[in-house]
Amino acid sequence: MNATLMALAEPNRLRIVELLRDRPRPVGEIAKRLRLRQPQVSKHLRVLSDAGLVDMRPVAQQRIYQLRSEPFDELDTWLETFRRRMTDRMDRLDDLISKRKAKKEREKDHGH
Amino acid sequence: MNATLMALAEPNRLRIVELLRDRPRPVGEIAKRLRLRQPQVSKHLRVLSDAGLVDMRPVAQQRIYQLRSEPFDELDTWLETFRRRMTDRMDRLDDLISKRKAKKEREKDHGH
DNA sequence: AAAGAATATGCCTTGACAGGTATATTCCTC
DNA sequence: GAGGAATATACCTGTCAAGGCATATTCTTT
Repeated sequence: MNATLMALAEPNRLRIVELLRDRPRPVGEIAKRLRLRQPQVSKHLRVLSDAGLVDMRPVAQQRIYQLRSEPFDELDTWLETFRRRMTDRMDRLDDLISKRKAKKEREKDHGH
Repeated sequence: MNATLMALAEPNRLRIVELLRDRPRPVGEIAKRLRLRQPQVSKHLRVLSDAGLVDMRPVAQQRIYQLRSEPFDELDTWLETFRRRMTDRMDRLDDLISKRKAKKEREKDHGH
């Protein structure tokens, strides 16, 4: 999870991923489209690959990279764990504050 | 989007977010639970706040932090744009390769 | 086999950022 | 109003990662 996020957090890497979302592409094309130098693209793809975000298939001298779905599925699952709790978040905060105030009131009353 | 990912990519920040998923908490409690020093927690919360991931409400000297739902919703929406394309990704790659091979065959045949 | 295309990798430099520590700030309690 | 609790910020330091550039590697073509 953390690995996925770290890989996606780099701006150029995110651009690469979004480019690959449309279709698999060879390194050179990515570099050209994003106006990045080829070595940097290769390095970014390495990081993405290590994180399991992309796959590669050689075709002649070209290396065609494509997205893998698993990490995105995991990200999705992770996000789920937030969706539920999110709804009553504010209610709880109000609740928490009310309780603290009440506690203080009690203490105050007790003290006097 | 990128801001959200960058904020979440830092391991300790991710831990903080996951801790806040359960309920809003004051800084000190976060520090204690995660065994982090208070200043670092404040800094991380600053980053999370700048990225719009958390909200804050002062209660006496305490600052209670809570998650905001918007960034997570956006992340979710962003993920959607992947889900669809993901299915026929591999088909397309095969397709692409087949085409290239076919093209080469044609060229070869043409040359000879 | 020589030349060229496509890509990966190594080395270097620089900037950003996380942690550590001290200190400032704000509010509460007595 | 003095002391203490909770938090934010400033400053310093070390580390790591991204970009730049040169080069190695692999495959194709002629």
